[in-house]
Amino acid sequence: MLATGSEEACLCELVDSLLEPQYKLSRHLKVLRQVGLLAAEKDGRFVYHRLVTSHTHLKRLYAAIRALPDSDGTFAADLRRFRERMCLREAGRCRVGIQTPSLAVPQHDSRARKRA
Amino acid sequence: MLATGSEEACLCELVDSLLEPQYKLSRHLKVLRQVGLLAAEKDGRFVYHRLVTSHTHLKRLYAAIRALPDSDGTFAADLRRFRERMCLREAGRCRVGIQTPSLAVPQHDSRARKRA
DNA sequence: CATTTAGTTGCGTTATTATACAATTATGCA
DNA sequence: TGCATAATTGTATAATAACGCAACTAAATG
Repeated sequence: MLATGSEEACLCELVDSLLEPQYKLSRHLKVLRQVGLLAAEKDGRFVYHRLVTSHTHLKRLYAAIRALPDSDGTFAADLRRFRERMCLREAGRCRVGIQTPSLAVPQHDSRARKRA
Repeated sequence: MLATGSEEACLCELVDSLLEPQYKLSRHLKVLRQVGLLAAEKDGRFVYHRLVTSHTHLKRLYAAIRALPDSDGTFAADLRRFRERMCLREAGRCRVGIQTPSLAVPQHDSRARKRA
């Protein structure tokens, strides 16, 4: 995945980079975790994911994939957004949530609950 | 695919190696041809397929895939059957059709047509 | 302890892909 | 020129996977 470009990333950073809805990426990461390709580490409300590269053959595979052509520039665009997004980090940690509101999961409106 | 192990193979050889039905592999090869990963060459009734490795990055990718572990031995078993099957070749060419009748596409019964 | 927010997940719907049967094409051979 | 056979393909159905809404959990913050 995009994570091929950096060390680790949390969900909100990936949402803003790949421009896919939060719940979709969350599920995507889940299956990658389940098959052992990703490791996750929770830090407060943020969950940092990183590629598992404990096996040599996986390192080789990722390297080969990274070398693949990017004819339509999709990957390059994702990577550019990712680097941009990483600028919002402070002391190497993610400090803000999703910057693309339309991709975030809509939150429960607690006022509506009160009114009801 | 299995072809990672040898130069080229025709459909019937793959059927006997992978133990998948003829029509299934035929379609599988078709999509791989369509996306340019396989090249096909027809020789009589036999169609020989080979991996397209004109690009360095594809060679690398295949090498990385080949290096992947085969924990349940599925790949090894396929490869063993494939080598065995290749022994039936004469002068480097396939001379016999599918040796596993249950996987072949059943042919039209011409006697039945006449009777009708 | 109420509120906000990062992330997860249940579930019904839709879209995609796989599967298998049978017909069809194309080639070799008698 | 008729038959056997390697391979392909139309089509209907079954099985999977993707999608998106909305509810939910959990942690920070005041």
